[in-house]
Amino acid sequence: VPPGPGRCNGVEVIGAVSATIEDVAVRAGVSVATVSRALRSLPNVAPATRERVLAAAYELDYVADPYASGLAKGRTMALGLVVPMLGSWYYAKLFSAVESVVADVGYELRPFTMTGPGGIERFLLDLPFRKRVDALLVADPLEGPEELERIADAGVPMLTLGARTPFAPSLTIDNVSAARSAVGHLTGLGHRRIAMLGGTQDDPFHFSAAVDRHRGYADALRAAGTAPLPSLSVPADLGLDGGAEAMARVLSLRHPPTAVFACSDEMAIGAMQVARDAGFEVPRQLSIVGFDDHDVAAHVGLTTVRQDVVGLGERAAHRLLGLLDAGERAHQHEIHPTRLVVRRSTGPVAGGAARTEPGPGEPT
Amino acid sequence: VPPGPGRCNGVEVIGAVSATIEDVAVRAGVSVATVSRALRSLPNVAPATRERVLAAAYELDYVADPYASGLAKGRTMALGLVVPMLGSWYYAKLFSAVESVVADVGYELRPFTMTGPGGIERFLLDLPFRKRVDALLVADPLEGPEELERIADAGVPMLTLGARTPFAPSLTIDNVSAARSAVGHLTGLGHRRIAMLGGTQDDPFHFSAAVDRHRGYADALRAAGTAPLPSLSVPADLGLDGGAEAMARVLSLRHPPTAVFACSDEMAIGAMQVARDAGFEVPRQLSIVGFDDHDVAAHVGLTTVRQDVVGLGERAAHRLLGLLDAGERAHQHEIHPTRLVVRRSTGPVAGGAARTEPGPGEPT
DNA sequence: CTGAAAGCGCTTACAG
DNA sequence: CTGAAAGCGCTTACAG
Repeated sequence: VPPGPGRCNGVEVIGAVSATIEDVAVRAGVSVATVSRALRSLPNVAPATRERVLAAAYELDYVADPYASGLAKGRTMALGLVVPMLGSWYYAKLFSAVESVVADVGYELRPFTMTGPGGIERFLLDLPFRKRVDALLVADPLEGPEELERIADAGVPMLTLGARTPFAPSLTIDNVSAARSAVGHLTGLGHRRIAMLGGTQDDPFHFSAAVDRHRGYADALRAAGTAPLPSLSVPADLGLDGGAEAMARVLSLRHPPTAVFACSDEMAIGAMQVARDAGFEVPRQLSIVGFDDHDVAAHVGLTTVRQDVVGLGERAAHRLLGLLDAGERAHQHEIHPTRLVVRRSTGPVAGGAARTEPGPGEPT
Repeated sequence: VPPGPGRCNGVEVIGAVSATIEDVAVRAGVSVATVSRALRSLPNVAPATRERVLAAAYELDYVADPYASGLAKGRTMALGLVVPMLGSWYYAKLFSAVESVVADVGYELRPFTMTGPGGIERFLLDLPFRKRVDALLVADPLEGPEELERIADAGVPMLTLGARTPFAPSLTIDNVSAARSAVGHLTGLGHRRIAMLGGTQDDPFHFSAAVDRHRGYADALRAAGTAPLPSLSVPADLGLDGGAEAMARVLSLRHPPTAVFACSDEMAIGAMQVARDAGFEVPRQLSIVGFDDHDVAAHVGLTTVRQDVVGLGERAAHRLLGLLDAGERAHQHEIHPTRLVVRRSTGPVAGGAARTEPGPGEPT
């Protein structure tokens, strides 16, 4: 057969079907069972044999078919991460933190977002993770007890991150006290008209962290002798544009706030832009507090609540892997600390007298 | 056997192993072959039979094991999206656009990022997509010809997005002319000291779009009678923090620029924050142009180059699916249009006389 | 330490 | 229109 017009780089003809375990076995002069053991570093393989197998596998550029091995093992060797979206800093960072841990032990991480076709309803209807992952990390998105129960009932081991539920073990931060400390910082600076940007009631994701943060927000206001006003609680999504929209809304009020507490740093950044474009000086006329401690927060001097996303993600990954081997008899609920980081985006209310001002790094 | 302490909601006992095609076949009183056909809407199934199979599958909550079916079909039913990171607006948006198209025809989309353990080197070494996807969409990240060639040589059908290469079909925008038009807008406003924020030389990702945009940037400067200065070209990553850092750097120069062209809107936002914190008024003292037309760009009045991410992603998805069935004999290279959107972040250079100012929506 | 063989849960010619 | 059977590429008792 004359060579076709395709490229041939001397190593392998393009289009050649890739090697199977059988090919490796033949080349190494052993059985496929031995190849399987050698390549996975299982015991009971003679060193010399292992060498030959590794060499053959290398020469053939062999990589095991994950579908075949998954089917045989009865494990997918994949974990799922359920998030509202991937585009926000928080979830993207979470994804890589979790992935870096699970990849080390041979697992891949598959994202399931609610931004796709059909959104959350479709997700709950299809439960698209079934038979695709060995365990599931559910981050924030679904809070109605029914939703989480439906997911849990699918029978896949799971851990929730950001929301505590009776249906699964969880890993959370104390959103109530984190928000209380952020807003307390503002009331301490004399602010009373404080808006909260970030979904509460109408949030399609029932983002429970937002509910808790709203409680902390309300607590802090009441502790300062003020009642929270519904008009100052603006639901919005957690990205830059969510913050921009929400800020535009509160600025259009007859009495705009003197300070805002945003549910994410990205929201805070978007909000800050809009506020400045509308002629507000930060922090002289408007104080802004964010949430997360995004990489950019330090650069722009944003006061914020720091949560250790990477630490949370890594911890979640380890616990998830733990669920695989051992399971849990009682659901464990872990709470991780946060702390307020005070920077330049907050200051005393204009014309008002500051009362107490917590220093930077105040633990919450 | 007495019931264990586990929950039992009347539908299915927790921990029960999930149904297989065999279970469905038994319950419907047909063979597994018939179940397979009925469930996939293949021809040659009697309507009544199909009904019974669907009912049985529904009652058993059956879902086919993708590993088993993938193995049998010789297709993974998955596509891969290779991106530098998922956290940026652009790539996240791209992911959902592509996903929404491929999900409709039963494909899942798997992300491969360079942010994980080992980064780009590991990716090129392992080629982790092998035997995991049927085709690959490579967005921007790898530009050295060797890198892309190595990926292409893995034998997986692929399409590149954002960079044209000899090794695969591609889908790009005209970055040179897009940048030329953005920077031309600035020179038209009288600016001559114009910085470019966004990787060129040292970029670990060899982000070729940045190289092209730099060419357009240099072209526009030269057309205005000015030479591009190395000190005003600052490599940086495309996120908020990349923009913030790069801006901090150019502002620390002895002669800061009067305008900046940022390689992404997120960079532009981060940069704008830093500039304002440093006391620069936008656009009176500093004009800023972004790239992408991020959702938030309109909110903050950012002048930018609009590229239709969703349209690009959907088009790429369709072409990728096309590669699966038909293949391509010659690599096709498509170029999609962009256009400059002028908003409030750009204005005449301070003390300088504007010469020509293109209107909003000027096609590039 | 090694191999033959069964089995994972599907799909797909092939025969009827 | 339907079913029996081979086969996809692995892993894992089991026997030696």
